[in-house]
Amino acid sequence: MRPGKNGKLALGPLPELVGYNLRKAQVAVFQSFQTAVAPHDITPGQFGVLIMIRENEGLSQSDLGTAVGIDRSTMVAVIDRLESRGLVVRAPSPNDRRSYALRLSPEGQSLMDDLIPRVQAHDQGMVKDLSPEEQVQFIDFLRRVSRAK
Amino acid sequence: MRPGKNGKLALGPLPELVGYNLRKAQVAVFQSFQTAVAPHDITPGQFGVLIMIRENEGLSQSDLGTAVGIDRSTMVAVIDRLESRGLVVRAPSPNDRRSYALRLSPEGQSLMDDLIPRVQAHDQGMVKDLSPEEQVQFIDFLRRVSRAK
DNA sequence: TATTGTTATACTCTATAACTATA
DNA sequence: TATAGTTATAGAGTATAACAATA
Repeated sequence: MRPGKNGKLALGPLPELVGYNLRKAQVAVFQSFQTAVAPHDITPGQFGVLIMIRENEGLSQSDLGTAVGIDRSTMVAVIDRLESRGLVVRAPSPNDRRSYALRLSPEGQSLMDDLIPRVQAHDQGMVKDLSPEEQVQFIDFLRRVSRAK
Repeated sequence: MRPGKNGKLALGPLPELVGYNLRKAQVAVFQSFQTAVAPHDITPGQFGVLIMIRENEGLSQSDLGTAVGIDRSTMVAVIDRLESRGLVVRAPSPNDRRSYALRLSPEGQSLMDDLIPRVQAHDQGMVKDLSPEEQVQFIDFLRRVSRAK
């Protein structure tokens, strides 16, 4: 019986590392998110992009990319996918003919109207084992770690 | 002046979501990790794989994949890379001729001897703005979220 | 000169399906 | 029959470099 066939493997110093636990929590949330919004087939990243377009109608692909931290060349395919699914519209920019003014289509808008409360409920479910005070603390800790460049 | 050119964009409900803050913290840790161990060119994922091999010498690729949550077909290229860099050895398994017994090479061992304290120091740095009590709490919260399937 | 969107290209990470050697 | 490693293939996500159109 070789190691790992039945029992657990040794993890060494990993369980004590913040980074390891952060990664595991993030994977858990990501997978759970997929299940929660499964009928709509939207990833957390796509949800973020759709939120940004919804909240900043008319923004350009470049500015969107800067905001979510991906290159403008990468953004092309991201918008291609959302546009081909009929969720996002590339409208001509009124004052700059090089760029697009991105906005949600009516389908995209109603998708988000449905999705936002669903995502918020899912998010609450991820911290259901934490008390309200602990939840506040947890988000505060996460923000402080993000800032600790 | 279109939105986003100078000021920040609106983020809508994102900043209140645990998942969003978790993702941001994880990205920050990942990038910082890369910088901290830059001379060795090791990703957090590779570090995890090397730790598992170090702590469970002789394990197979399949068992390793199961432990770190990736498919055995994906593990092939992961080990290929570490083997071609001279860090990991595919030794013949003594009792099953289908599988390999993975172990660190001497180079891999000394890399890890150097890397482990470096990673631990980096990890501490990520939570340097949290008090010792808060750090304990933080890891506890992360584990509870991981379990909240 | 600089910027926007795009394409070509490349690399990582990931999976499924099918193959082979073995169990 | 089942499992271990592999390959072929595919898709998402990421980047850099270069290009045309426009600023």
